[in-house]
Order: sequence, then structure tokens, then C-alpha cells
Amino acid sequence: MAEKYDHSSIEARWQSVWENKKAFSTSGDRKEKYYVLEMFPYPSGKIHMGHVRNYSIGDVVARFLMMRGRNVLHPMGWDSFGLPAENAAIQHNIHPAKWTYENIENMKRQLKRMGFSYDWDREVATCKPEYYRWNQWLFLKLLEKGLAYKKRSSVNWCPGCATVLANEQVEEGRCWRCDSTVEIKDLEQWFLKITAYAEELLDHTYKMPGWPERVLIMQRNWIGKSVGAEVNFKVDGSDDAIKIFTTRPDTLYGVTFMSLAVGHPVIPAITAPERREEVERFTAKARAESKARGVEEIVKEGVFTGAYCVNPLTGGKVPVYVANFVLMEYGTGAVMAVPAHDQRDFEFARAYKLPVRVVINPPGKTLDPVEMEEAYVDEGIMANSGPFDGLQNTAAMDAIIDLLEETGAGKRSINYKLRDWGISRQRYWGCPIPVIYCDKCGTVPAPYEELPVILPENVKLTGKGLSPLAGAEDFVTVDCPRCGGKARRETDTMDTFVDSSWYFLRYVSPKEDRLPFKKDEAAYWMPVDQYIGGIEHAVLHLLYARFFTKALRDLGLHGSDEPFKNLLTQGMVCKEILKCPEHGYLYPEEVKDNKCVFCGKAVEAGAVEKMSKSKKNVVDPDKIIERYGADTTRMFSLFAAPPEKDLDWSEEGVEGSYRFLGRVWRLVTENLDALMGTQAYDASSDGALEGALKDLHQQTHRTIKKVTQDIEERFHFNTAISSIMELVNTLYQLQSGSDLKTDIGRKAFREAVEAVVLLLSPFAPHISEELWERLGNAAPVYETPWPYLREDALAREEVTLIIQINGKVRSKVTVPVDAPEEAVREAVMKDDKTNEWIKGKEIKKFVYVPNKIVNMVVA
RNA sequence: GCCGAAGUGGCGGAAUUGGCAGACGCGCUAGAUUCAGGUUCUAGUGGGUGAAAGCCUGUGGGGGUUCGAGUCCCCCCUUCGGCACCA
Repeated sequence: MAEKYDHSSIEARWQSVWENKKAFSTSGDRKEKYYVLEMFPYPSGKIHMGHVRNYSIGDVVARFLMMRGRNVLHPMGWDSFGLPAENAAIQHNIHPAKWTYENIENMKRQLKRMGFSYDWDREVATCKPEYYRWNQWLFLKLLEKGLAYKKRSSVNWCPGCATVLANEQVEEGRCWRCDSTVEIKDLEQWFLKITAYAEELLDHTYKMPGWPERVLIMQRNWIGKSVGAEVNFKVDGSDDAIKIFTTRPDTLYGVTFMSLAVGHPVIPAITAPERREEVERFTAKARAESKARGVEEIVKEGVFTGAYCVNPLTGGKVPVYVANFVLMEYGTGAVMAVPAHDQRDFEFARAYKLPVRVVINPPGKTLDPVEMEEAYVDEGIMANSGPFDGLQNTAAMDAIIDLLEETGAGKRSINYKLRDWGISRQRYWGCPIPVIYCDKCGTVPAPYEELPVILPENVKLTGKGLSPLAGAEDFVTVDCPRCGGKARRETDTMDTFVDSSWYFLRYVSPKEDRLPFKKDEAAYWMPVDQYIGGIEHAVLHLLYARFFTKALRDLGLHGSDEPFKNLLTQGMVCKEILKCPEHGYLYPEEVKDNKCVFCGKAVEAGAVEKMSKSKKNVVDPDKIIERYGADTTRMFSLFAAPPEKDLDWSEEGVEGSYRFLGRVWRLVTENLDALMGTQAYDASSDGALEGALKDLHQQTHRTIKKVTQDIEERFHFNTAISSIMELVNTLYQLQSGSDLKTDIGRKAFREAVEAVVLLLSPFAPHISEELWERLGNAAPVYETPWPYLREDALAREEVTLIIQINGKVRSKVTVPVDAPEEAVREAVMKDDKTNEWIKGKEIKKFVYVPNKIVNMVVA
């Protein structure tokens, strides 16, 4: 009885070999580099299947390129500041640091158990002073450059997390992390000036062919560039002017009123005394409603201020309204209203019986403002626009801006939706913002030589009120670095997205202690050649990291414009949910015979959704590894779907992968007698192969080619694995035949088996090492070059042509490769089946695509 | 509403450039092995029809281009994702 495939002992053994030999330490050799990086995890306690998938993908790439001779950097670390640690501290009375480090230890054990090829010597954890010291250092540099600043403004406040959130961290009015409805608060906060890079961030999205188009589109939409004009409208009878931004200067003659956002600073000054009370009442009401604003669209409402302003082109007076649909955060918080050509203004005008003035007509038509049922927003011919009448509106745009610039009433302008990044967080477990407030000197940066500003350990955490650090007197009280007087430290910490915005740079020289990273190391390793992670960071981490890369470049710290050359966004890991009409989501063990074990009601099944604890459809990687091994777990997560698509978890599918590895195991171990006394077939010395052996040799090289291309060009690991499976199936057919009795047969067999083991190694490294060793190879797989493709093995002398008649497959014919049309025609005409189909018919057309197909049109 | 992606067997998915649709795996069926179950091995498996060879049909729906369309073009439907009063 042959030895069974024992995944546990094989995996444990090779993991210790890799660790003891430091198999994956990055080499100092300056040969062609490849930097492969997966998004580092938050140490929540355990890895989940999403991590398993993400890191399995990265590991295939890393191991493949190592075997291809590249100098590979493949690091791992921990995004280890953040709220869950603090919440755990409050709930379970354990210090965030202890909780975090214990989680890191456990997750590191899990990652090692998966056999990933990380260079653990480069591990970083953002919560360690050695790391966040450089966060603070970079913050001070940005402060010097004017790219960090403090301002009071209305900000997003999450009551659940008891902290402020950046715009990017609010999704549909809710917190990205805890789903609480976000409130608006007026607070003084630190901001990073990402808007200074708006244009470059946008521009480079058109120069990043290695990124998925949809991520680039999401970033472009988020940056939200609009080209148009700024126009000043003087307030009648006052020195005040209202500045507006418009993308439609061509409609300027159609302005019939003005809309201001609630909270626009000019409102108190211009509101007529008799309207004041009503305006205030409306403002209060609109403010209350905007807080509760949900998915439902609010009704457009407004109130007249009693003031008028003057159209700079016509001199006409139009009424000024406060309107609930105008946003203070975008543009100037004031909008020139052109009801004829803007749907929102149209609705408002109809509701408040304001005039509609048509200034653009559709080609060949004249619009009647009384009859119109919606705004006309398309292109057309200018009307009611003084000197511009008759022009195409697109042409009038430039002409009108020119006129505005001449008269000084306005100018060309570009507006972005992107806001500056608010990074102050009123929480404990984060990087302290290195700033000191002195009554005499004002805001003073902490001196560089005092970095890091250490996060104090003994702080009371309640989850309530503002900034926990404010209660740590020893931390707060400090001498002013400038005047030496009594001063206070900033008590907010940084958004943890700051930590992750440059960690990929730290990996290039993680132990450097004079700078965040070594410039020459960054020059060699950057940019990251392949970055892999979830799509959920499309406009969060991925935008911040791009911004930091550019800002740090401009600080002279490195020379890359963009951090990630190629980006792969992997799909989610999903699984069927089970739902009882009475008891909600159920675990699989709570269902018996499709019925709920609590109430006996029929269980709904079939819907496949993203794995989540709340839906009770998660699978614990530890259990799967325990039962099937890391290799099987990796294989399944790579085989079940291409990486960018969602993956449906199925226990049967996992068993299929396990079965396949068992098949490979037996293929080698049960044929060791035939395999050991021989060398792999070598065409130059072993003579020609024939028949099934020739086919095997060819299939071996076809498989090498396919697997290489699928990994290198497309990351389609599922098809790579399936082609290895096909080769294994062929070898099973052969092993029971007579071919293994000949010397040359054994050589061809060995060539194929070696290829299987090596091609499999990036996917299932442990079993590959074990089998490789058992095949008598001295060097481990990780030091063995990738199989060499012999193009000559792929050459064929004959090909089978498909014969189609009127587009339908009717027969086949075998002809020499690259046969001339005449010869093919002759061969086709000799084919019996073809003759039956064309008997008595005229051949109207004969299409021949060499080595592929013949199509005859007959009638 | 706007932007984007995707619709292929019972299921996950192949088909890289327009050229045999359904590779590979799961599931299912049958046979062999086994005391038996499991394991393993072999064969079959889109639908219709037929004893079989075969024939017809088939990639969300409708039209088109082409000798030839899952693939290219036009219209429509469905699902998923992102943004959503952005002036």
C-alpha cells in the first residue's frame, strides 16, 4: 500500500525548512526587480477567506517571478492602529496594545501556516513608535510645505465611532465602518491638502494602463473636475457681491433668480429686515432636514431673502433665494438659476412661480417657456442673448467668458468635487499629531529631534466624549519648544489611512532610522509592480496613497509619480446564506433537512452573498487548513474563479481540489520506480519520440506555455490550473499502458511529471517541494528555475481542419501544416462525408483559413 | 437619474486575435475495485429526436455586418456595483 498524502506533516515540514533557510529573504543583488504587494491587513484577530484569497494570489505571483529569476520583494505587515482595538479595550478591559499585538501574533501564525513567501524580516506594524515616528515626521514636512493646515469647518461626525470622518469615509450618509448615520459638527480639524494635487491625480488616471478602468473611473468621478466660469453678481443697493460657479456660462442671459445654500455667509447681510424671521425659520428647518437626509430625495424648497442682484451682462435684477438643494461645500455655495436649461432650477421656478427665460433653442425649434415640462439641457442655438443670438451655444460659451473677463465680472474657472482630507480623529489608538499649542506662540510643531511623540499607555477609555488623550495630563502638559512656557499638546490622533498611505515605501528599508525610507532603495524598488487588494479601497486608500506618493516626491524623498504600476482588485469571497422566516440567518448546523432546527419552518437557501459574521455564512480558514491543508485551500481559492471576480465558496469544490492534489501525489509516489532510474527527456540527445509519447511531450510544453502565459499576462490562475489538470489526466491514461516499459517512454514521462510539479509549485508549494525532493532533486523548488519552454516541441507536421458547409461543421480533414489552398481543396474533395453534403450542388465560394478551417458555400 | 460591469449546461467557470461553444472542476449516472460504506479507477453527462450513425437546436431578447458571431455594430430586457441635487 502506497503512502497516503499527509498534508499536515508535509506542510509543517516545508514551512520550517523555508523559515530556517530564510528562503524568501529579499536579496541585495541588484538584478531585475519585482515588487509584489498585497494590502496589509488590520489585525482584527483572525484572517478571513478574503485575506486567504488576496494573499494566495500575491504568493503565486511572487513565487512565479522568483523562479523566473527576478529579485522579488514580497513583504507583509500590519495596519495596526484603529478603532476595533479601542472598542475591545472598552468592552473587555484589555489594553489596545496588548489586544493588537496578540492578534498580530495569531494572524502571523495563520499566514505562516498558509505557506506564503513573505520576507518577514521586513515586517512593519503601524502602531509601533519606529513606524509612526515617520508618520509624524512626514506630517511636519507637509506642515512646512503648507500641505497640512488646521481650520474650523463643518465636518462629518460618526456618533457610533465617536470621531470625525473624511468625506471619503462617508457612504450614502453613513459611516463606512459602523454604518451609523453621520452627523454634521462644527470643529477645528487638521487637513491635508490633497486638493493641491487634484489636477495631477486626475491627469495620471489617463496614464495608468495597469489599473482596472473602473477604479480609474471611480477616482475621476470622485475628483469631479468641472470646467466653467466664476461670475460675480452685485447685490442691488449694497457693496456685497455674490460669486457663483457655473459650467454653463452660455446660459447667463437666462438667469431669472439666484439660489444660495443654507449657511451662505452673505445671507445675514443682504436679507431684508421684514424677511429675516422667515429666512431664519427656513434655515432652521432645512438644517434639521438635511441631518435626516436619507436615500429619499428631498423636495426642493426655498425662501426669498428680499434682496436682488444684478446680472453683469444684462444689468437686469433677479431675486435672491435661499434654497435647500444648494450645497455649501461645492463651488461657492451660490448658484445662478437658469430654469429653462437646468432641471433643478426649473422645478424650483415652477414651485415658486418664477419666470422661465429660454436662451437656447433646439435646432429648428423655438421653445415656449410656458409650455415647457422640463428644462432643455442639450446643445442648440442661442436666443434672447443680445450679441450672441444665433450662435451655437458651445461656441457662445467661450465668447461669453471672454466678455466677462473683459468687463471684470468673471473669469474662467475650474472646480473640483474633491475636498481636503480631514485627518483629525478624536480617538486614542492612533498616531499622535505632533503639534503643540502655546498661548504666546500659537500653534508650534513638535521639534523633529523629539520624535516620536509617544502615545501614552495609561489613558482612560470610555468611548464617550472627545479625544481620550485630553485626559492624560502627563501627555498634554508640555513646555513650548519656542518660548519654554507652559503649553499643551494636540490630543487628536491621525486617521489610520495616513499610516497606510506610505507603508509600501517603508518596506524598501524598514529598519532605516534617519529617514522614513532610504532614497536609493526606493529608487530601486519603486513603484510597486503589482498591488493586490479589494475594490472597496477604490477611492479611499488608493487615492490617499497616490496623493502621498506625489507629496513625498515633491519633498524630495523619492522619485516616483505613482505608487502602484499594476493593480489587481480581487473579487469578494461569497457563500450561500440560509435564512429562516422566523429566526433570520442560520449557521449550516442549524439547518436539518432544509428546515430550521428551532421552529421547523422551511429554510430559504440559494442566495449567494459576501461572507460576513452577521449573515452567518463565514468559513474559518483555520478549520479548512486543518482538514484539507494550506495547499488545497490555496488551490481552491485560485481555481474556483478568476481573481477579479467574486468567488463562491463550496465545500464540494474544496474537496475537488483536495482530490486533485491526491491524484498528483499518487501519480508521483506510485510511479517512483519508473521515474527514479531515468532523466527527463532531452530532444537533443534522446532521439525522436513517436505516437502517444510525442503527443505527451508536446502537451507538456503546451502546458508550460499556457501556465506561464496565464500567470504572467492575465493572472488567470483558474485556467492555468485546469491545464495542469489536463496534463495530469493524460499521465493517468499513460501510466497503465506499455509506454513506461521503454527507456524513452520513462524519459518522456519524467519530463511531464517534473513539469507538473514545478508548474504547480506557485499554487501548491508544499506538496510540490515534497514531490520534487522525492523525485531525487537536491535543490528545493524555490531555487529551481521555471520549466523551460521548447518551442520546437510545439511544432506539428499535420493539422486537423474543420470542414464547414454553409457555416455548419460537417467533417474534418487532416493536412500538412501550412498546406496551400490547392492541396487542401484536393483533400477536401476526396472526403466522403463532404461529398455527400455537396453532391449535386454548386460550390459558390471556398474559404480557407490555413491550419484552422475550410468553409464552402454551396447551393 | 448618471457612470460602469456582467448575463454561456443542474452549479463554478473555459473559449487570449471573429473560426469545432461548454475546456477544467463540482454534481449526477453507470461500470470496476471493496465484505460493505467511503476512497480510488474507467466511461458518460447542454436540450430535442433517434435503436444507432446521425440530424435539428442552442451563449438574456430582437435586428444587423460576415463565408462564418458567445466574440463586432444598433435597439431592448435583467442583475450587480459606484456616484447621486456637484450648479
